Amino acid sequence: MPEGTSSTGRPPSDGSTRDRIRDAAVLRFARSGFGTSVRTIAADAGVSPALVIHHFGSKDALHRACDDFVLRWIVAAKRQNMGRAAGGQLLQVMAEVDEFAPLLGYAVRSLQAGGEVARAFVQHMIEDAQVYTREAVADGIVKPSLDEDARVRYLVLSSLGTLLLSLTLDPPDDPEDFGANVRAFMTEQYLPMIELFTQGFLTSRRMLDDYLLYVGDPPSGTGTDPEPDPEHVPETTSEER
Amino acid sequence: MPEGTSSTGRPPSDGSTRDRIRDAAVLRFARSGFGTSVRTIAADAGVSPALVIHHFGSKDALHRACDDFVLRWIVAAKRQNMGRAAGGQLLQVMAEVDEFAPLLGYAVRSLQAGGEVARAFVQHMIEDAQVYTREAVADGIVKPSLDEDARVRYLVLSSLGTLLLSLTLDPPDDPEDFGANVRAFMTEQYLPMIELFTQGFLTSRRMLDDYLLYVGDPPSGTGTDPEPDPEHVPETTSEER
DNA sequence: GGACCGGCTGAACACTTGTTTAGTCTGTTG
DNA sequence: CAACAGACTAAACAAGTGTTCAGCCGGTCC
Repeated sequence: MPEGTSSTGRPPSDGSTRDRIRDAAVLRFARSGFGTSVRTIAADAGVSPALVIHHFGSKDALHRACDDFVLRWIVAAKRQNMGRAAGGQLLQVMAEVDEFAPLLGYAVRSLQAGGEVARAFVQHMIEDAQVYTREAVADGIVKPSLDEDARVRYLVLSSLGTLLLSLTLDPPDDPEDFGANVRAFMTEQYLPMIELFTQGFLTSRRMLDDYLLYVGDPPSGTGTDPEPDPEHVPETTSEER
Repeated sequence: MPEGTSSTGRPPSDGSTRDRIRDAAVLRFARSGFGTSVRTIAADAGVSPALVIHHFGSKDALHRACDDFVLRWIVAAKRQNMGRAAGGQLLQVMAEVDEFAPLLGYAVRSLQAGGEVARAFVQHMIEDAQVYTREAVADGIVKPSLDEDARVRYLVLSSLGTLLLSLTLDPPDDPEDFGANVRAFMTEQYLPMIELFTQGFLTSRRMLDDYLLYVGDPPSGTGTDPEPDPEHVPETTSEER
């Protein structure tokens, strides 16, 4: 490895004071949210509040600089962990690496606040899930969908949203330890999730077909058996492909 | 109807200034979040900031009073709309009634901020979904689950979380109009959701059974066929019960 | 009538926020 | 060496926050 940094994809920081401030800000924002005062960040960086403004112009500009940095970090991290991530598990994999804690903390805070980083983050997760799903459908592991893009988007929004909500509903003792928190979340929600993914929820195609009829789409989908059949289709059959 | 209020279950307000302040606070909190200043609320209520503190003691106490009020409102509204809500659709039903807008706005803000109201709100939605799911399973509309409680909790967290995240990712033009926002959300996410509910996502029981084995639970569940069978169970069969 | 009391207010207080200003130090450049 | 430039700071500023204080006003009680 040429740089001191390992395989986390973290953009390099020369030792410059400016970078030290930015790093401290990213850490603080991740830890305490974007409401953190300039004075706190300055203290973290061992520097006067005035210098923060001197280097970045304003707090908003500092925020933007942090966003930029984290964004670059995200794309690099994704590239680095392309092969390693066992398909759609991008988040779980990253949660296990301590070096990613600030990145994920910052991402979570952004997801709660909205904004560009949030959108970019879910976009990356969507793209990741897209290639995984495509492969899995081709391999016969995952059923095809009537609208692959919509499904992937829904699945990402759903898993991230569930995690986020469950984090704010009962905040963990140590919000820093992202790995532990994701693990705790999974032990709680994995069974119902995987069960839903395995057997679905409804016994008949009724609601789906009704909706397809309602939106004017002929219910001869790509995903499942072609004929809706009146009244109570026996089961979610699926000879895929 | 004995009171002036219709069937929204909203707790009555005598015309007292104290109640007027509380009402204004609930509205403003719902509209602009809990960061809203005492001065703004006072202005909304047509009153001096000092009077707000005079009546409630502090801003935090005012916040608590609003929480109490909204909480009482929620349980009353649920009671009122018991029969009307077509099963697990509690949120959609309420979103269509304008009078509930402040309640739902306040609930959303609380879900983003955490706290008691948030927990109580999802708890009520869980209980509502529980009775619906029980009936639906009995009627053969919904498949049984290995852990009904966990499933219901997951489903509620998932739908609320998805809605919340999608609201913060691209904030609607008019955050006030809860009905329109929920409708927009549904037209985007209903198809993938109902498809997942109908046919599931995975083609085999593999992952589910592996997990059941991993946690030491014998995979002879209530939900599906009793025998795991080595290698590739053909399909998500389900003669329930 | 006079005293009291609670609703109510304008003004101020104490504090925190982001930002500015004036100025010091350090190193580089002519 | 003088001069300039940029990193850096202490102190102050302006605005916003929640809260307090002294006092006014209108009604009720002795």
